[in-house]
Amino acid sequence: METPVESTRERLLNIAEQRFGEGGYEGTSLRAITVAAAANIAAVNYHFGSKEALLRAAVARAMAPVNTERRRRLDQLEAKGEPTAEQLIRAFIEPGLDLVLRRGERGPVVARFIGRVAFDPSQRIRELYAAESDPVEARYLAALQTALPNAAPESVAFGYLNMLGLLALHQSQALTRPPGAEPPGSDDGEDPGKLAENLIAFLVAAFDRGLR
Amino acid sequence: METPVESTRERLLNIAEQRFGEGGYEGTSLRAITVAAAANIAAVNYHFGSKEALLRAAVARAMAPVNTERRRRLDQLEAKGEPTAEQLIRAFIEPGLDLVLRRGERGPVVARFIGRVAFDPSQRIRELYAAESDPVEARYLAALQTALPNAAPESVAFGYLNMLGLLALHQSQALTRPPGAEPPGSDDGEDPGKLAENLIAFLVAAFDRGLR
DNA sequence: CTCTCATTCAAACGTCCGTTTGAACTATGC
DNA sequence: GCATAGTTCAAACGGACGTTTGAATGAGAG
Repeated sequence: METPVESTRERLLNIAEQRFGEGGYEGTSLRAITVAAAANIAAVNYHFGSKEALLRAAVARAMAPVNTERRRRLDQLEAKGEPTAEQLIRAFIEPGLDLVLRRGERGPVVARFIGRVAFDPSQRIRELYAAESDPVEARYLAALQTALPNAAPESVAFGYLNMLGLLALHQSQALTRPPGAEPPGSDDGEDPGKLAENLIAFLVAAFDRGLR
Repeated sequence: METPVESTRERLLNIAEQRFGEGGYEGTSLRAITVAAAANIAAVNYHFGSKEALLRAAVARAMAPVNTERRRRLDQLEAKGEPTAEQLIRAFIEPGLDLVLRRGERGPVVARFIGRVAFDPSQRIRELYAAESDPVEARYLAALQTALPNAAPESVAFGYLNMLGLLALHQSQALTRPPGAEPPGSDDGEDPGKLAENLIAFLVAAFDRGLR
């Protein structure tokens, strides 16, 4: 059985993505989600089991293509020899920003959702995200260490965490100042490709010369 | 009338700082705060008026010494001529990390509180923080622009936001991975001064060579 | 048509939420 | 001592929360 339009399950995931991204986990009620998704409130527990399970499913769905693309790029880079730090940073940032900011209207929604969950006030939620993001992390850390032989392992880890954090902040648009920024189009107001390039340049410089 | 120990008002602010920092605004109930503060729940509305007003008062109290110190350093730097980017970054980061991470047991509590509020999921809360932090921002932006004449104003603003975000993430300890980090003492596990130096070096490199 | 099973539904569950009330307490000034 | 103003208190307010229930609905298989 398949409905030609979105199934209830898909609508719940889509709206959950949007609302969790806007208001955070604690700040978003199941009732707000189910009303917006035109679903009965019991549908959440039927399809997912609980509010947290709905969040987990949404995180898994949102992260899957990002993780896949990161793995693909990592495979491709490592097949050609030892990647540079810039190549690695690019392979990490672009799937998070490009993949997710482009693609019509839902791109920014998914990006904000991912960014918010990654740094939710609740450690429980953050760990839930980390579990979904972990698998590729170790590979990046190892490759970065090889690309930066002069940097201590703690420094490479420090840089990696900073990269993770900055990416999440830009994804969640928490760094986009409310309405009235002084220079018109200061931050990421322009096309997403430019934000990715700016962020990559920022991080490459920091990795190459800002680690001891 | 003065109680020799902490007043109810002070206890509420102290516990609010701690709990809001741990669970976020939405994730922390007034009842949890008042129970921990050994105060009646009506005391919040008597002393502050509402939950949000309690948060506002806590933010104001926590930010005051940070803003004062930043202004003092900025005055001091500008009295000696045009400060370098590194001096400006240091004058911004150190009051946020040093001042607040040192000083006994309450330091990390205040730091986490500030960092969490700065990037709370709710835009309303973030604006509340920004209002308390704004006054010094314009001065930093202008001074950074002077110190980096080759960088476009949007780039300076971009770097400033990244600095703001990274500082908040480290303050909130959201970048401190749960228990089992691979290298023992990877991130900021060591003394806070080292974290400040690492972060400053990271940012200086990014500002000096990572902006177009 | 009938049985089956997945899905949806309105309604209620108990709990916790932020806020308000009005009385009780406490100390100070007269 | 008495009034006064500042503070604390137990109790209750209406409402929203996540979750559960059991019946209704729908389509597909025999």
